[in-house]
Amino acid sequence: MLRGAGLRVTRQRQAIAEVLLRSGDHPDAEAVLDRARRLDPSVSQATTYRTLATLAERGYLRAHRFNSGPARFEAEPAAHHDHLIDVDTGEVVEFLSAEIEELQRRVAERYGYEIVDHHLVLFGRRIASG
Amino acid sequence: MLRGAGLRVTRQRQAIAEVLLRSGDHPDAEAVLDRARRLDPSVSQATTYRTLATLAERGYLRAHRFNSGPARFEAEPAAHHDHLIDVDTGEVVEFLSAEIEELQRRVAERYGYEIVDHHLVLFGRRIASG
DNA sequence: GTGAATGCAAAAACTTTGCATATAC
DNA sequence: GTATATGCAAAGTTTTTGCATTCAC
Repeated sequence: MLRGAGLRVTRQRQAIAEVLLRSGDHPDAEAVLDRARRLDPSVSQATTYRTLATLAERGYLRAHRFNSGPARFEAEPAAHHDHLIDVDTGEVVEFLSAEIEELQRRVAERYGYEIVDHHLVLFGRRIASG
Repeated sequence: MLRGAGLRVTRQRQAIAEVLLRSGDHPDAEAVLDRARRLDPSVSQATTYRTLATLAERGYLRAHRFNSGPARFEAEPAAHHDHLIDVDTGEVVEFLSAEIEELQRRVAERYGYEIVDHHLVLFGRRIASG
């Protein structure tokens, strides 16, 4: 991932990349820093922000701004997906709808655009079942 | 709008509301403040942020975090719409797709959720047309 | 060896808050 | 008259940056 991004492989970046690749959730910069420090205590806040910014720029990471508060990150998944957020618990559900993706393409096309990227976030509340 | 939100109608809030209702674009808090001050120079930054937050909370305003940088606001439109952003110019195109809306509902339902809100932003590049 | 990366601490960018005063109702 | 809103300035939160030092290549 670091080599792919054309970056020098430092201990600190390895720790940060490791955290991102292993995290099943969507940590913010502070959480990434905390976790990275467990792997390498020398990681600093500055390096964390710099590495997150660079990897996001190079397309190896996705930055989300779900709500107010700090940006949250995840390694760019092999398969693209969008997010559904439980407004009561904050839980994040990942989903993919090929139909929505296709419709997005068509909408953009109608306006003379090709899609470079997109963010789709649904905010939902659990339906009382039964 | 202010009365609807159950707020006292002050000169400052009138200026801010006026700005939002008149703006065709998506100004950030600083731009709202600048514009509101042209209508009433006594408007302060604190009141701007407070009013934006309250109106957004009460559903009269929409706050967007398209990219990094400050949140951007628009009066809640009569008809809901989503946004397509030209990555080269920053231009914001508003669109609505009933099909996408419907599919979102279905996706959420599949996971046991009902949609409370959603954010869909497409980032696109103009297609060189013949 | 050299350019890139680092930590530190300061600064910048954005937003919220405490408090005394003013104002809508 | 009273609860709400205001401006101001300070503080809070999140992110970026300058610079001397260290390190990957």
